[in-house]
Order: sequence, then C-alpha cells, then structure tokens
Amino acid sequence: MARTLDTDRARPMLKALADPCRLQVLEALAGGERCVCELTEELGLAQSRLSFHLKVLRDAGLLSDRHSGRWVYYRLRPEALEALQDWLAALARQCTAPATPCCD
Amino acid sequence: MARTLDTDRARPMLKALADPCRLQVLEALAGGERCVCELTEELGLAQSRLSFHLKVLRDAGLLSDRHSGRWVYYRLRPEALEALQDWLAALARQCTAPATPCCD
DNA sequence: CTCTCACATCAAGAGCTCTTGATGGATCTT
DNA sequence: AAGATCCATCAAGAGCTCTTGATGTGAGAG
Repeated sequence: MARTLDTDRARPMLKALADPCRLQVLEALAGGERCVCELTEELGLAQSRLSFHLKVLRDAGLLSDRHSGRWVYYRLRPEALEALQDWLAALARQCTAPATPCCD
Repeated sequence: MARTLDTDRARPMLKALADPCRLQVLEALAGGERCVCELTEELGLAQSRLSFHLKVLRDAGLLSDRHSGRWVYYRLRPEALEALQDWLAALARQCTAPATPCCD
C-alpha cells in the first residue's frame, strides 16, 4: 500500500486518457512496444499529430520511450495503469457509506 | 468476467473524469450520497456550474441521482468505477508482451 | 561532408468545453 | 394563490486543446 495515487496525480493521467486518438495509441501499445513509424502507419495518423499525443501520454507517465538509433520505441507503463486502478478502487471502496440525509 | 469494458464505453467515462472540477465532485461523493445544495456549499461552486458537471458525470454513468421532494441526491456508481478498473487491468495485462523490433 | 530518414517542435487557426448570468419548472411554505 | 427554494437548462463568450503544415534536430547512409 502507501502508493495509492492522490487525485492531483491521477488528474493528468485521466486528462491524457480522455482523447479518442490517444486511446487508439494505447490500444496499439497494449500489444507491446512499438516504434513511432509503426504507429504512424498502423493508426493512419499524421506524424506531427501522433508525436503530439505521444508526448501528452508520456508526460502523464503512461508511456515510456526508448531510443535506438534513429528510432524511438514507446511502451505502456503498467505501473501507471495500476496506480490509476488503485485510485479508482479507493474511490469505490469509500462510496458505499450510508446516505446522510440532507437539509432536515 | 465478460463484462470488461471496451474502449468505446470507457472513453466517455475517462472524458468525464478529466476535469478538476468534476474530480472535486467525485471526491466529495466518495464520502457518500450528497444532495446538490450540500455540494454547492461544500465545493463553493456556482449552482449552474455544478449542475453542468453533475450532468456530465451522470451521462457518463459514473453517478446516479435520486429525487426526494425538491432535493436531488447524487452518489457514485461503484459498478462504473469497477468497470473502468477492469478496463485498465486488461490493458496492463497485455502490455508486458516482448518488444517486436521494428524496421529491420 | 552531404543527404536522407525518424522524430520533435512550433505557430496559427479550427473546434470543442467550460463558465457565467438569466430563465424555467417543480416542490414546498405560508 | 403567491412567494420561496432547489435544481436544470439555455445562450453567449472565454478559454483551452487539438490539427495542420512547416521547420528543426540528431542519427545513419553514401
């Protein structure tokens, strides 16, 4: 325990995930590490567009990159996904508390 | 199993979560069911603003509401949070596949 | 050294989302 | 019935994010 995300850390991840184009990228990377040129072709995205979204995902901590020659490989960071899961789990655990009647 | 979310269903939830104001609301509701007037006061938000965000969260399936007299109570839907967790878990499970070297 | 290739970055504009203040509907009080 | 309260909705504008095409950078090929 002790490494449950607080909301301030979860927020940038959630923002990063909230884009159809970036979800496409995530799905593609769920299959394993890929280089940018592969992703460009697989997803049919303009190069600068893909690069933009990869940066957002990387800055949020969801992706890591690895340079090899003139290629750059991206992969998902399972730790980040697990941290988000834990954050969601913590929310779900609390919200079963009994209703506190209001305005009585 | 079998009720793992697909990406198309996860997307609106993620979009709904990707806003600081709505995360505030979620945190407040993590403590249990609340009526709108309580939330307005607790969070110090304009009424129409809060109402807007509550609608976004409800439309995404993250919240449910309950009408009682002239009050409306909102609460988190743990099922939705769990479904999102499962979606994240499925991503994390796959992405440990070995790197497929590109462009060789 | 020069050229090409893979990728990142930039600037401008398009498009979307959020905020604000006003209005409307429903319920309760008096 | 009239007024007050709780909440939803609307229209307009502010603000942010995304897309596009051009340019920059660094590595490898020739």
